[in-house]
Amino acid sequence: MKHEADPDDAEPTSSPQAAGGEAVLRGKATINDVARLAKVSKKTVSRVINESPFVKQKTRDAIKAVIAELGFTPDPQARALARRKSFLVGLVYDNPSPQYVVNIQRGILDALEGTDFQLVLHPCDRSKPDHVARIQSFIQQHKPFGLILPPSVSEDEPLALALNEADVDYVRIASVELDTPSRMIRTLDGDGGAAAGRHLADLGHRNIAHIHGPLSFRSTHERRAGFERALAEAGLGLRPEMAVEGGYTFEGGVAAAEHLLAQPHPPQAIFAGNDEMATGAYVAVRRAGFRIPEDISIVGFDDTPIAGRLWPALTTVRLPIREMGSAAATLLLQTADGMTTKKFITFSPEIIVRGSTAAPEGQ
Amino acid sequence: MKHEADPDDAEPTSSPQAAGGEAVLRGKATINDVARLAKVSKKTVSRVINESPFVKQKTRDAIKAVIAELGFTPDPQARALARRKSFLVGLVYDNPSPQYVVNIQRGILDALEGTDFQLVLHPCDRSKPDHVARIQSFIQQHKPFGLILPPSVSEDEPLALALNEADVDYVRIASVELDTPSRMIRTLDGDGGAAAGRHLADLGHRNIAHIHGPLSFRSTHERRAGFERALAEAGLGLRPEMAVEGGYTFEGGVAAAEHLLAQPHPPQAIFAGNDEMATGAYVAVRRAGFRIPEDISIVGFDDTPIAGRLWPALTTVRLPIREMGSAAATLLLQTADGMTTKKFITFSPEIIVRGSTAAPEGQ
DNA sequence: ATTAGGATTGACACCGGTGACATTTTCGAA
DNA sequence: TTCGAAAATGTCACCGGTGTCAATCCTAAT
Repeated sequence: MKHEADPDDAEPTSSPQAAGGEAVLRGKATINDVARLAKVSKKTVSRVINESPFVKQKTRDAIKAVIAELGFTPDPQARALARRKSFLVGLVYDNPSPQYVVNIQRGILDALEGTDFQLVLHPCDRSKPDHVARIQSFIQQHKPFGLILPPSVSEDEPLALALNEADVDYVRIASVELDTPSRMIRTLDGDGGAAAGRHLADLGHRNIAHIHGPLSFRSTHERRAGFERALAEAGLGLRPEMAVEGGYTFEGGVAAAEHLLAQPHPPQAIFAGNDEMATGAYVAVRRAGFRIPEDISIVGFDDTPIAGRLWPALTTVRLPIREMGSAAATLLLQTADGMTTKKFITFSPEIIVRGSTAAPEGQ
Repeated sequence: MKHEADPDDAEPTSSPQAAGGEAVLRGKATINDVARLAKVSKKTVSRVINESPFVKQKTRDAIKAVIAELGFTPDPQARALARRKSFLVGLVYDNPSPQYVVNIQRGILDALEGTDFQLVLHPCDRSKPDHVARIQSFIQQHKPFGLILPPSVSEDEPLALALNEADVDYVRIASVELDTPSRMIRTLDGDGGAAAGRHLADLGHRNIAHIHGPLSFRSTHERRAGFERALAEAGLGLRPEMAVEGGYTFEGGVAAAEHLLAQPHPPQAIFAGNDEMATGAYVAVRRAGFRIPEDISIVGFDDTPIAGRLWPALTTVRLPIREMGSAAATLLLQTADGMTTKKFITFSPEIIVRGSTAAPEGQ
């Protein structure tokens, strides 16, 4: 290090009004303050902030000491401006279930904690014709570091295509392989459906029905396919009239279950594609005068809090949504670290047996 | 306007690679492009962007035309850097109910739609000793334009004090007047409690119980006070042993209801301080072999979706949470407009009568 | 026609960092 | 001891706006 006169001109004097002594918490230290105190150029400080490997250990330590002393934190806006990339992670969603949304958020926030990134919400309405354009303009304006797309936004291929054009990273959460390649969190919904089918078959049910979601959701097909697979393995089958759509909604579940119960041979057990519809089935079953689980067993999917609050509590299939959100964010940030990036992380569902399923009584 | 040579050097040539003609959607126009095309200084463009009144109408129109032609949108990061204030609105929350959180978010997003502001999430844990410090450092770093504090964060006076020191605007959502002055969304929880009490009294119940929330929540007291007031007006009273805490949770509701049912004179009706606890009461009442509403009527508070999905559906008191979120954000943004700012907006709850309440049978 | 004072507009530095590239160190090999 | 390439650090312009204050343009009044 070269220094001639070397007066102790080291106080952070950038702010004119900073007359007093330590500017530790007043008015926020800047990279210039750090540079002056450490007697290096701001560029070198910048290198330290960004973990560049091209800084001598000794210099790095000295700078880090000054940073700690000053309580310096780099200004996200300034960095964003210079890098043309903000420190925002966007959650783009179009999901009716608050439970799902909140858990995904929580998971992402878990992973973002302690980083420089912030989570911004960007709900969208896939039914609107301009929804892709809106997301594009959001990206253009705010230059988010990356996006996280849970279902059903994750299944939007036109959007994925647009995103590949744009200058954003993104991670998708979905139950199937998707056409457009991207990093993703993969959930094995099929295995969940299979677990439900196996559970019911093991209990001794033979006449089993299914209330599924909208055909436009990939998860609808995954869950049903796994379910049918398990039934087949148990030597059973799903008769066509025993499979009804419930639209993933409560009302749809009520209607679907009423339809099933009106059949000549009503089912002994019902597997609903989500808890919402299972809850609807509860209402229809009760209205029709049947008992749960003595007369009819019911299984849901998702393990939303309502499942534990019903009476009897609902047997259901759970996905670790919060962990999935966290994994998605982690995957996204790996780019930032320059680490080798895993493309996939897979999560398996698990069946939670509670009070809504039992062996058939008439057996 | 003065111009001498006036060559048509008007193409946005800032980006070197912008060889072609219209740079309308490529690489994003900047304020410099607008200034050049409009033949004014960038400062004047800045004035137009910020709706400064000191711009001649003619100039303003010309600049606006160029802005439209170029599809120019100002860069939030650059603006934030220069103004030392970002375009983020922070939602600081510590609320166990996903339903509540999502609706508040939705409301805020409704109000933010079409503005330059983005919503960032900042959950916190009030039980941690450093939670105020964390929020402070969030503010220091990200310089949010403002914060929105729903309950119970809104009731955190130390936080409010710290916020007044810091350079942030904020709006609180709460059920009571708070010590620290600030703009706020006020909910009349007391009126909701009164509505519940009146409804039950009108049905003819005399032996009425209450399951309330934690004493640390202001809403607990508000709801109870209103409830007792209504009972008093009906010539009834709430006997001390008929008021039990349920902690605002499902499990707490189960336990509290069990406690009530174990009394020598079990209640004919129960008003639970929220739906969560009401749901717990359902379970306890059923386990004890009573019917709803024939033997026991139940009223909740909040009108979460679960209320409509129970069987029978839950009579409850509803607050327009989404609208409240929207109002909070609107209130916050008024500062930006420089408009005269209302300090308060008040929302009243409304009772939703469904299947869980009926006149007592034994009457 | 001239002029004062408000209405408009512009010049320029600066916000707090980063990128590209130049310069200086450092250190083993010759 | 000297030299050259790699390692470390510095220079300087620029990211895209805004604040401050000076300059210019108008308009009505003199």
